[in-house]
Amino acid sequence: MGKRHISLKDLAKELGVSISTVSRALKNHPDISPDMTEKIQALAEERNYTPNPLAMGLLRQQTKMIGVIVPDINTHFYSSIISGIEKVAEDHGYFIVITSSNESKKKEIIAVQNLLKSRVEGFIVCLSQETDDFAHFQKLVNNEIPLVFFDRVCEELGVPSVLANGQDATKKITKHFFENGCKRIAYISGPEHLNISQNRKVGYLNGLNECGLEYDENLMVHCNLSIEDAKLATQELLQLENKPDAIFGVNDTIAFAAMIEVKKQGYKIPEDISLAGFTDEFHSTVVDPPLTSVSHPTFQMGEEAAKLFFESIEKGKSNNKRIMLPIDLVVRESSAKKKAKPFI
Amino acid sequence: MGKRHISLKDLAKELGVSISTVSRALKNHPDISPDMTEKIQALAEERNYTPNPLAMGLLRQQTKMIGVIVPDINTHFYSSIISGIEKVAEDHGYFIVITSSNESKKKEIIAVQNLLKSRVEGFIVCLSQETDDFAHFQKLVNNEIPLVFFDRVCEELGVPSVLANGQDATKKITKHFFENGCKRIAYISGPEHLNISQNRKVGYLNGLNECGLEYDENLMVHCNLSIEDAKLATQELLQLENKPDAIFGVNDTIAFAAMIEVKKQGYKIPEDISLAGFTDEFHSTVVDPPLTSVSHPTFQMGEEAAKLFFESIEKGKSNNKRIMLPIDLVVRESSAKKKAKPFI
DNA sequence: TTGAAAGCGCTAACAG
DNA sequence: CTGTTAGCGCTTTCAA
Repeated sequence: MGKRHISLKDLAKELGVSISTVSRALKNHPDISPDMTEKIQALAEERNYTPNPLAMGLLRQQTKMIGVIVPDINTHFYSSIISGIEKVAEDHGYFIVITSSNESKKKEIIAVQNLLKSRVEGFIVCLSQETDDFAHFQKLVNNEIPLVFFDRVCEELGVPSVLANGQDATKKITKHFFENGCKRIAYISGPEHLNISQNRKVGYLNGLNECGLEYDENLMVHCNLSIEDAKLATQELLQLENKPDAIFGVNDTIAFAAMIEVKKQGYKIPEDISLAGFTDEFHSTVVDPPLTSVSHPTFQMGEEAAKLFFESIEKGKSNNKRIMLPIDLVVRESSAKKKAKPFI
Repeated sequence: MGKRHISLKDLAKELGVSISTVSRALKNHPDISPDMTEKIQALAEERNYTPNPLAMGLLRQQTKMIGVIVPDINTHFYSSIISGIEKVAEDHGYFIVITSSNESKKKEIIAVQNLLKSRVEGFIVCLSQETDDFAHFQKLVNNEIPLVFFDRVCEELGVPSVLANGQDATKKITKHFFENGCKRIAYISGPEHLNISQNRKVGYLNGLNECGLEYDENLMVHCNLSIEDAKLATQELLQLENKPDAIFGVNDTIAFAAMIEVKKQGYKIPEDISLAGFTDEFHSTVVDPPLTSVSHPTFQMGEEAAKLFFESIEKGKSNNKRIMLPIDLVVRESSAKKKAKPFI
């Protein structure tokens, strides 16, 4: 149950003064005499007074809550972003209320409704992989409720967003593969309607182009972002008559799934097939062989998203700033240089 | 900014009735005439009325917020537990406010204070590895503020808690190693004052005992729960004159760190050294070789913790129920049977 | 069957 | 320099 917290009224009664005097004294209002101020502050300190956020919220019409919607809370990728958001939010005296859409559009819509009921002051969102229309977010925009997207964004809505430069990253990977002797570079992508899939595809194509490689549509497969589906996609690639000699996956899960599957089918990494993914530092180094990957600046992405949020909450005006974070390619064993194959 | 939400007052004005009538109608109060009730509910629906939780909270003195403190938010272990807590919380109409202590006692203390300021109604906590006194939690208990521990608990406080049966798990691992031909079984433990370290040590010793193996104190090393420290601990074991032929680590991080280090030093797993850890399903299967591990029922642990929380919030009485969750040993390659060594 | 009023904790305009 | 009052949105007792 918890004992009732101390209130201004309690302090006022104890000192025989009015509530407003106490209120003012605690804010060092110049109207209050120094003696009185000191006396009141001392008592407040002693009684451990802290203002009731509910009362303040009611008065000011603000809950100091931000609704955060992510596709999945159980991956390092998102939890790290959330940490970044949280840090900035805390600095501003805000909470975040985290909800997972579980990659489901339906759940995402419900999440928006529920968070709205809870009177969050705005939203920071990464779209679910299923989300292909945006009515539920359009409504927020119409009502001038602050909204910021990160990673998977909806460009049309014209809201601020923060992205990682996946296009650049995939180009780098592609060229890196080529430079290490790969000619048939395959790419396991995510759902086509997601901006991250699209951007990364562009980078892939540009990369091929710059290397003078032809685009073979068989070498680009899509999958939803589950392990199972990623394994199937890998199998598909491995069944090609003209097999790939390099594969990269569009995220953590896919990269690992591909690795499992490639090894299972008896191919050597990187001798037979080079591998790369989008993952974080730690797990890339634990797998065998250590995985070449582009490291997403996740924490920073969260920070930037939160900063954008506070900008739009403060200005009150909607801006549509777009922050693009650089991504680094970290080369490890899984994409080491191919040795010249013996002549048959 | 967001347009103001609709209020009872708005509805009342629009219909030319009093606020209390509207309030009652929305609760189907029998005093209100059916016509009126219907009319009011229809308008509320149309205007998308939802009650203001701030106002309700102020009235009822409840924030519907639970403070959750974990040592680290960025691991699958905790994020999965958090998911479990969240699910149950949501069912009860509660939010959780997550704070990470970053394994620091100081931050943990601050977290408690801050959450208290925010008027959370109670706490669900996993102790930081540094926490060796409990004044900050004792204060909560004294003030009858609901508190539930999970995984790393403080027994003395007499608050409800949920644990995994680490003692049983370590016994099983030890025996499993022995049955597969290991004789010098090493154990990398966490900080000694943590209950999980203590329990698992007991299981380890019992296991050795049941196998008729002597306890060699050189084979049990402690480390704080960082990767670096775990690697050092592993090195220590590998430098022993009489080396271990099996190692298990007390958590995810340690198990992986040990794996990296063992491989780095050129030992084969499991031929030279068998390995096992406490980890979740996915990562255990991605590493090479796949890691034998005890799978923590993390999601369930979160659910149970939240259930205990609501029990204690509802009853108002503090109970000290203790829930012990079973742990399963999942055998994989990293601890496969040793082949008989050739006679030298 | 409905309305008026008090109160949850707080601030701010207005009086004194 | 300090107190009174109204009001944020809601429920609930008391009155009508």
